[in-house]
Amino acid sequence: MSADHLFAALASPARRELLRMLRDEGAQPAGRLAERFDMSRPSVSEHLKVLKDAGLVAETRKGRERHYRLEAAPLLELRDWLTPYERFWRERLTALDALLDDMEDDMEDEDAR
Amino acid sequence: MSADHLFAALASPARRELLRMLRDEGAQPAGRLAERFDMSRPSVSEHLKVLKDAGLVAETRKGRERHYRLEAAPLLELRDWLTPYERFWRERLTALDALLDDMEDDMEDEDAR
DNA sequence: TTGATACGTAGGATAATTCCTACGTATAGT
DNA sequence: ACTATACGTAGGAATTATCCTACGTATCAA
Repeated sequence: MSADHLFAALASPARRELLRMLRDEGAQPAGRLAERFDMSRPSVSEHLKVLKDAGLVAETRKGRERHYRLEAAPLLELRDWLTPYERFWRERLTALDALLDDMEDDMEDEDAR
Repeated sequence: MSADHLFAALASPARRELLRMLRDEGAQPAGRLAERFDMSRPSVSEHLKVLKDAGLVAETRKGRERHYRLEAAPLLELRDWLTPYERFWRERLTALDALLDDMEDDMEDEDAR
């Protein structure tokens, strides 16, 4: 629910790499993720926990293994967060944008340059 | 260029709020941003520095004031990062998943519009 | 039952983040 | 020149993040 957890979870390169693995290679047990990581297995477990708390990952227990799978739904929130910024990079491409920026920045010394 | 700085910059709620202010209210001097923040002015300056290092904000000196403006270009990188995950929530839109989602997730206005 | 396997959790060292209060610097106004 | 304003930076306290090694627990295989 809280966007804070989501952004915080994505702030770590290690956790983004874990997400990428799950995305490209499908659901996997924790150990398999860890063995290709330059990091101890318990640390990977910690990262997976953070991802789980952010709702980005879900686990399914299969015997003594725990399969982790990507849960992309929270990323919709990220996409929604991004939306109101879209007009800024679209406007950037027009000459009109510069004019509008100047008008809202300051109405006074337009000729100073 | 480094996505790490970008994600790290966005991890802080205070910095996201600053971005929102610059987006909704246009470029402003640092002090005006700070005075509506429940945070000391120097701390806001620090946050602005982090945003600047991430390329999300640019400053223009006007006399003794420094106007900060939103620089949305780096957010394109975030959008690109998001792209390969899109198919995952698209797959979830099959009839069965949509039903399950509605039951477990929320009664929100996803479909209400 | 015994031993190995697949994990998570505890505890701790170190580093990074986040906030503050001083203080320094440059500009503006008088 | 002198004071006020708008900032950033220094330095430090408190918190949180990030990694590790040890250890505990559940499952599987014999």
